[in-house]
Amino acid sequence: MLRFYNTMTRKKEVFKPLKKGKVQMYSCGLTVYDYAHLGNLRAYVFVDLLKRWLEYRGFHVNHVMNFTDVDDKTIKGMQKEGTTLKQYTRKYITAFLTDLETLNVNKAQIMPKATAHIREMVELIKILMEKSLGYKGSDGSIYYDISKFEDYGKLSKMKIEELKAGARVKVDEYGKDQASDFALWKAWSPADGEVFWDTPLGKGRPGWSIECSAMSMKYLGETLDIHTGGVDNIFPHHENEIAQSEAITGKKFVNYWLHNEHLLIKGRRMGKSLKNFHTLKDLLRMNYSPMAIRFFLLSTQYRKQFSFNFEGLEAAENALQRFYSFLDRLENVGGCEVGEDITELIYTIEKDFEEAMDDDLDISRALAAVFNLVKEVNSHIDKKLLDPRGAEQVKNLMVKINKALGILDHFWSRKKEKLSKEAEDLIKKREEARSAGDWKKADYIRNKLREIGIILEDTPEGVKWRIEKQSI
RNA sequence: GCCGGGGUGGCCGAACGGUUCAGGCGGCAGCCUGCAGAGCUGCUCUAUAUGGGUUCAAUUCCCAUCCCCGGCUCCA
Repeated sequence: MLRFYNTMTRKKEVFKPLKKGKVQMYSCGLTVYDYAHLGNLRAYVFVDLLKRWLEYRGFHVNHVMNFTDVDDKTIKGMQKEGTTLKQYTRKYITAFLTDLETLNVNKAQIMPKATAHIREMVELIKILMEKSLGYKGSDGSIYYDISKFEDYGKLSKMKIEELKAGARVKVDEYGKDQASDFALWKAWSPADGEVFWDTPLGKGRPGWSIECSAMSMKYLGETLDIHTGGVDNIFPHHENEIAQSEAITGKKFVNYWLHNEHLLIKGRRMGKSLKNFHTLKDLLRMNYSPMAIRFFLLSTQYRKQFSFNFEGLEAAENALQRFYSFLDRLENVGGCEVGEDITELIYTIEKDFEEAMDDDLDISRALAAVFNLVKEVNSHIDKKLLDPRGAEQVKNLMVKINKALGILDHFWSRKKEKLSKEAEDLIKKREEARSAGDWKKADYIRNKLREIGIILEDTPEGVKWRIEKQSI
């Protein structure tokens, strides 16, 4: 039984989509004013896992993830570089898409940009004004009057009165009636320079949250099955989306709200403002492999804060290596014609894995099941109890599990890796030295190969080689 | 101040109130190996923040205290 923790109800709920077998899912994407850091990427690795798991369970997922390509920060950044908004944001969009590819994150079918949906947003704002939920402030901007939306605060469990009283709510420096009202449409100001749209609402640009209301409605309909985002989006962004969408349609906006927790570094949230972040590129430059980084980001359940550190990354690298050695071993089982029947083991592991994942993507528990499989099967191989048919069964399960995890793809596609002629010759020479009992020479050659990243292992079936820190 | 989440072995991280508290990483030892690597086995002191309570039984429920993180402002 697939269950997710719904931020709205603060409970785990059995997942049931509106239409059988189909999931309409919207993910808040990135504001593209800078390169994504690992904290950002965690959010998208989580979404990827979620989507993969839904697909594993047989759902067809219709997934939309937006780009916020106009806001204060993008405008500021663009001006600083003396370029256009489009050029400025394109750079970061491209970089972000590359990051996703590197981390083996499957892209959403639709990745709309806010700036390409101004018309849709204007339409929605007009409806809100007709319903007198929106009003024009003294500065010409249009605001949402949250006091008119009864349910305001239902997602974040905040009370409007407390918002008003909150010590940190800015004094009303704009033209809105209440400090807690939020902008649907921001009137042009000289600081915006070239960035504005001439619309029936006036010259200006959209507020932040209206884009998600507009784009989700356009591509997915009035009620979504799942909406994801970081916990920092709960208030005010998602609260505002609800207020907009539900006021407009009169229908429930989202059935399941899923929010991922933050990645921490040295006990604090990884973020741009604290300048305590690492980008994917930084880590790749330090020679960490993309799949280890994916595994690292994946290996803690999405609702838990967890800390980035290099030890953890190293551990992920090693854990992954364990999988690789295991798969390697599986493909070379021999010396056992009729082994033990492992059907039951396979079944148990599969069940453990699936039950854990079904339980709000409890990945740690799920991975424990996979590691148990590795251990059990390794033990079988050691005792020569695994026959080729059993190996095939295990491999099939690993392939299936990997559809959800997406960490082993490169292992199977990597096969093209070949040794250089020099390395091959060296291995041959070492074999000759070994059979002659010349250990000194054999070890010398082995060390030499190691220096160029080739690791040799002597096994009963002969010498084997592997590339250290495979770039996978 | 208000509202959330959390404190489990060297590190990371699971756990319907109940057989020895998963699993990973690291370290040590043994088996295997010419050695190494991989793998397996075992160990890593009384591991569940503290103090009470409920219960036959509590990591798990309740209360109090201490500490950490987050949201209340643009932010994945």
